[in-house]
Amino acid sequence: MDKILIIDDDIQLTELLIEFLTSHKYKVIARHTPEEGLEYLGKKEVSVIILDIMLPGMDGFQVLRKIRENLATPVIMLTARGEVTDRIVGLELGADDYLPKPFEPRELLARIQSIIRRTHSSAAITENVHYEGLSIDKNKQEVLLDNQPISLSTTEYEALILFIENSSETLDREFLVENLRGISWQSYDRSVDVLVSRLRGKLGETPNNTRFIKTIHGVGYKFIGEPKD
Amino acid sequence: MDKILIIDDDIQLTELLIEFLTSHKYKVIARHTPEEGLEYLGKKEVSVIILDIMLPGMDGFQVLRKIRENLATPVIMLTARGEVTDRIVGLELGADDYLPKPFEPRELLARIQSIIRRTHSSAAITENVHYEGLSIDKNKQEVLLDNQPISLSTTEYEALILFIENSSETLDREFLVENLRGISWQSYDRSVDVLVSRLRGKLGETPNNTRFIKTIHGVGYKFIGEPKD
DNA sequence: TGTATGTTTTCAGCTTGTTTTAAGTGAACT
DNA sequence: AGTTCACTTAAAACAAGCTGAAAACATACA
Repeated sequence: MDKILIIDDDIQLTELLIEFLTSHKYKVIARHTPEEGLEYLGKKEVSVIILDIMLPGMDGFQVLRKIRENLATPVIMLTARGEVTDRIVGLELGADDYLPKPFEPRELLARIQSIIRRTHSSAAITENVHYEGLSIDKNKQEVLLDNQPISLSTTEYEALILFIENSSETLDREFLVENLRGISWQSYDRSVDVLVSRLRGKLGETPNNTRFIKTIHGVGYKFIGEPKD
Repeated sequence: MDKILIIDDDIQLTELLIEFLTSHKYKVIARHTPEEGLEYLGKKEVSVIILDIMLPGMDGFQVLRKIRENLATPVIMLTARGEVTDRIVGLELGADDYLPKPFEPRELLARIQSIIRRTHSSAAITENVHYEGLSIDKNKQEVLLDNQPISLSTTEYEALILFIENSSETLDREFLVENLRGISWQSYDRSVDVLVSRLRGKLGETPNNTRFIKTIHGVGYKFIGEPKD
């Protein structure tokens, strides 16, 4: 799970962002002064830094310089909108990305994802995947079942990827929910069952004929496809 | 990894661009005089050249002409704002794109990406294109739908080309916006939807009857025309 | 410079697709 | 055989996508 540090003195905004980003499977830490932010960075590592340009004491530009003295961590800067200086500011920052305020949280999320994708794209599977009877074109997000394309919703697709990335490990429902939805486990939430059921249906299997996803009673599920080379 | 050569005498600007572009996984080389730039090009190959129009000794146009004597490498020219004639002259001389100063780094990045995609993509269209029910005359910028000419705006036309160049790939909204408008979206932006909607309308299709552009829910769009030989 | 024309963006209501909830049925463990 | 856990289906709640209309913007022309 990726960790995001927000340095912004606007407490209301950071609260909002924490809630939003947390619900999208990120761990979020907030600091409200440059000093606290830099101190945190001295001790812990994060995946992305979100840095407001208007800060008490030290402006964002200086903070960025300080960060860059030690770290190559990607920085998304939050700038004021509509200022003449905007374009120049953008130039001078040398940040990895920046976003004019006010912005839609969605948009920030998109950029965070884009940056994270860029920085550790080597980590996840990038190539295509081939199993007996099942292949996935990661680029096109296309799944072929016995060479026929099948259409999965994004969550179904992600679930399948998750299964494959943890191939032949038993994944419990909590793991699945947290990795797919980012939300914490709700006691009577059986939506994972429904999801797996639907996915199974689309993969053309029934509880008897389980080519790919096996149920581990009392625990969760397990991907059991046969790799094809 | 793609290599970018910047020819610009503004050292501060080039520093910042190096930092910015490097953080986006490009290899960046800077030269501060036309002579040095040309010399480098004589020895090494790069993917994109970024060329300032205001240079000591020799102006950007001359440099461009010299480059074009030997190389077809894409060139993005940096011009002063509002110099319409510069743009025209530049494009006539074979610049592939131009960007008025001051610009947002993100904008430059988007154009670099767009150009690299174009040149890398083996599918880059130079000749005319024929699909079942759809053909495009690249020279005339004319689109024939079932042999009837239809009139598209430039953006619509470019969007269609972009779809075709990335045929059967799923393109997300960010990709489309960056490649069509050169800049990243300023706020959460549904204008792509409208564009696609209009384009679809002109191609005579509805979301249900999709001969050409298919919606991938939660992701983007995909061109699914049947090539005709 | 002002006006006309065409294009793109924003907005809002509506439609469609997806996920969750809930409830009944079936399977597995003891 | 009883109890717990899993599966499936239908309906409700939710999210994403579509499109018409108006506003904003750009461009060409008088």
